[in-house]
Amino acid sequence: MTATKPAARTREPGRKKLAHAPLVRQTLQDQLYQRVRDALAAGGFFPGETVTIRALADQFETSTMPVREALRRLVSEASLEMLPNRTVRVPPLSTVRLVELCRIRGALERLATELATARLTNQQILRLDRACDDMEAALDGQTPGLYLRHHRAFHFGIYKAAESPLLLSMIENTWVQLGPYLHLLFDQSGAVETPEVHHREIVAALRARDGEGAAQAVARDAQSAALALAESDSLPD
Amino acid sequence: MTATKPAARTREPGRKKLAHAPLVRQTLQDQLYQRVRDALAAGGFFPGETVTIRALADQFETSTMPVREALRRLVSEASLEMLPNRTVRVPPLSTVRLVELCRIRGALERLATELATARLTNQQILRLDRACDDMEAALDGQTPGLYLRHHRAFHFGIYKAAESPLLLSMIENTWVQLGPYLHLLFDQSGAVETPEVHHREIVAALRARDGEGAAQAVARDAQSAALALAESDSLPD
DNA sequence: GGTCAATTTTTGTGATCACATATCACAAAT
DNA sequence: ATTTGTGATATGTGATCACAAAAATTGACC
Repeated sequence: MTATKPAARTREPGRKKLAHAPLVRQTLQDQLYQRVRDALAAGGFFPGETVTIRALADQFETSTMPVREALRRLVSEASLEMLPNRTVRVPPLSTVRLVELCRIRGALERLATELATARLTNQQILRLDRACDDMEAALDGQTPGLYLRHHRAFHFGIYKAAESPLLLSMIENTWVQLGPYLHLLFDQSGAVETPEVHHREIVAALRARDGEGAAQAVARDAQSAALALAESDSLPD
Repeated sequence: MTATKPAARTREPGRKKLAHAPLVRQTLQDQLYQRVRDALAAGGFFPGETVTIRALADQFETSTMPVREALRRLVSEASLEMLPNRTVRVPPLSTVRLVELCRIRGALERLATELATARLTNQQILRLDRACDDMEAALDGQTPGLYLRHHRAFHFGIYKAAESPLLLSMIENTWVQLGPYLHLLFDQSGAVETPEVHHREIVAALRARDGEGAAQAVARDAQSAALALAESDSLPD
């Protein structure tokens, strides 16, 4: 028995001496999962591209085992898809899937924004405002990669404040699934459809602690992004 | 033990002539995933119960391989959780998690209901009405298992009509995660808090093709269910 | 030269083994 | 009596092997 808690594992049982490093032991499959997932979210894979277990295993110099489990996770969350032949591929672009994803994204982010409105500190809102500046600067500087990074930081700065880990991971999921559609932005004009108006509206509503307004602004932003992508040529279906 | 398990995998290798090919060849891990997932959704596992790979493998008479991949999928979608020790367990009951899940469920089901309103046929709506009858009958008859089945059929009859497979699977996901909380209903009074009013309201709004009204009624239903669960004693946190 | 069948290669699935770590039980020491 | 160290057992992770199905290639024959 002994206090019913052997607890050999975690943080500060009684000693706060040196604050050792966290000692993160990530399994290979976790690392693979993260890497592939991040690559997907950043548009690092081509839509429709097939992914084989052994190829990835060779590429990362591991056995097939961690790869297949990582791939299976990604398939199970629809970031990748498995054909009836058991072939795994990046889901090809499709308008119906795009609108489906954006609708879900909108619903989830509305909720996250409402929750975040009450919890965001003034300082955090200020940081969001500055992220808007960064985005505009990146737009002027024609650096789409930088823009996407700031854009992601802006949005997730809000969603993280919702303090709902489940909700956050589901939102991340939709972003991963939308990753392949970023190719539509890069391929064409290069000029990102500027949703900066929406972003400033979001910040304004947050500053006014208007949860409903902020949520609606986020939904408008998501919808406009969806439209921008859907109107692209080279989008089948 | 377990020294005698050379092959449990082949699906009738000889006979493929007459009876048509299986069409859907489900892998062992897929079957395991489904079984465990269904059991979770139906409250077949106890909250906080730990799940080990080898135990499940023995139980289903397979090797550990399909089990670990199935468990990993369930962990990755938060239906199960993995502690830093790598131990997998059913997430224990927690009020914060419950309200988190119900919020997400509400957001997703609002969207699904709005989409479904336009697509449901009159016949389907009639079937929903009849499902309400079945639920009330099950309530009168004190058959909670039957009630839960009809309840699930009613709700998913709506969500399926949304014709959004991604959305549907995410909703199913939240139901699986809410499964362990069903024990709160069984443990106590046995009398389910009757949300039949909400269900009838949903049907009425659907019949009037009032998407917004139906969505709000669904949200009210979800919220009342959340409150009923949250007010239960024997809910920590 | 083209078509179809047979063969080879690729690929995913499942089983088994090897190893590191965690958990538990028990003995020894303070 | 509580704590600490040691060993045994349990458990998860990763590698390798075997096998089946699908894909790609080759070859023969028309």
